[in-house]
Amino acid sequence: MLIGFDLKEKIKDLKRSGKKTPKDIFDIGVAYWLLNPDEEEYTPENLSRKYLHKNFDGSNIEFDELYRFAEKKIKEYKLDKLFYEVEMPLIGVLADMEVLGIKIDLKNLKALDKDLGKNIEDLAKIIYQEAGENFNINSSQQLSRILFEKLKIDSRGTRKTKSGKISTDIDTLMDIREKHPIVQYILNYREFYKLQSTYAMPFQELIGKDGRLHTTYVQTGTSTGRLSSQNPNLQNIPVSSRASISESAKADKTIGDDWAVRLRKSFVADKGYKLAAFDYSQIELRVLASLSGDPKMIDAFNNDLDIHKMTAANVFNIPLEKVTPEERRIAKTLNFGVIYGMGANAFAETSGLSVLQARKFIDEYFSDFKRIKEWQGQVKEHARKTGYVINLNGRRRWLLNAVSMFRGEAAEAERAAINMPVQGLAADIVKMAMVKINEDLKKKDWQDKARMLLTIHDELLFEISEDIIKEAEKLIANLMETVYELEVPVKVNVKTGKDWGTLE
DNA sequence: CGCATACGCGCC
DNA sequence: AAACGGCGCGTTTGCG
Repeated sequence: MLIGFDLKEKIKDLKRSGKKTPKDIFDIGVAYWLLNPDEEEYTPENLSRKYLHKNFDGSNIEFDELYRFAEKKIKEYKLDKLFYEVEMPLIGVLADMEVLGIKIDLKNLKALDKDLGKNIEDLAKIIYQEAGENFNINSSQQLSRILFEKLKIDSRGTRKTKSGKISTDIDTLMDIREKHPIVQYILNYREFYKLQSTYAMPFQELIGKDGRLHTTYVQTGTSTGRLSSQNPNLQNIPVSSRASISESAKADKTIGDDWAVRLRKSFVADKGYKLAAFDYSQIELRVLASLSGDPKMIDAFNNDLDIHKMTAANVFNIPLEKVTPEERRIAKTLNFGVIYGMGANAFAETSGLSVLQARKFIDEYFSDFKRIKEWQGQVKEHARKTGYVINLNGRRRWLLNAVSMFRGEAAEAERAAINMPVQGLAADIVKMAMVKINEDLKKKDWQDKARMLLTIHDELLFEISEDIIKEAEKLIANLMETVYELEVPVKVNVKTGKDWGTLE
């Protein structure tokens, strides 16, 4: 048995040097993360100080003590199954994905970088002209001064930041878009600058000698059970952009392409392979329906209805056929908001309704889906009574603030409480699918023909050899749908293509 | 100069 | 004052 910290790194080394990897492993950091997923860092130093009440001396005796304490507690909290059957086997899967990486079309990425750079320069010139002076557009403080002090744009209804300056965030800029031509230029500038500085430029530096981009998954990176991705984060690649292609770029062959799609087109399949994205359909809402046992919600999923449309029909008391796109949009916001414990103010803000209307719709929602409200009430009560919440697999999060004397803190803990069992079970399902898929692909000797590349919370991205793609699609989608049984069907959508920007 | 913080924003 | 759960990251700004 291999026991220690950062076993993913050790296993990656073994894999890279072609050595066999041990079957039984115990990652001490991951174990402590299961015991409490909200620690700052899962290092021997921190854990020793907190759980053994001593300063870490680096001795084997102390490693052993940390291990034995964790092992005991994992049993005590009934986290064995999650730890030994999901998290530990997952380490090898993550190691494979990290070592393999995803192929990048560097030419495309460089061209995008260049086009973005040109647009940024052009926009900056226009913005300086409109402002009547040169300033740092990237500084929200300077921008706030230009917009609201120098140009005196009407700031009624805007929000202030902590430091007292009027906010220049996207919502504020959208609100004042009609009031001065400079605003639209700023919006476009922001979008282009983000794409270039966060994605197009740093990615070029991070591409390996193999022409592929290798992320690092942090298994102890979240409080809910999800994975996080860093250096680079491949879980927040833009999906679509708002800004249209500028005149200067229209001249070339990228016409019609969305800027974000152009970025995604830089992620490509190897020769002889295709990319395949497997996407869980509404996994969190299905989990919520299942956990709460809400009959209307369960019925909707059993009948494969459009869940947001169904919600709209209920909240607005109209037949399904009468639901307008606007009503569906509001219902969709409501569905997601409910998972997050959203209040009337936030709902009003994101949906464009008045706070009064927002309040009314939330009330209507909870009277239509009574079991959801009941379930949330039970979870909150559990958190207050015990100081923690668990999901169906025993995954645990401590929420001692649920009884905080500060209302804000207590409310925050309650929102985290109702979200964790949902987000956390969805995360477990994806992880279990990842482990099972890798096992089955190995059994079929398909590890080189169907390679798992990325996991993006409810989506798995594969690179699959063209000769087996149909078969592999069925196998993988089926495993994902059946790895964990809910009270409603679990559904997976599959899209394939030569690159990440054009999947069908 | 490095570091922490505020701000802003990309994703699910 | 904040008011929506979970992340990582780039830039600016102020501080030591």
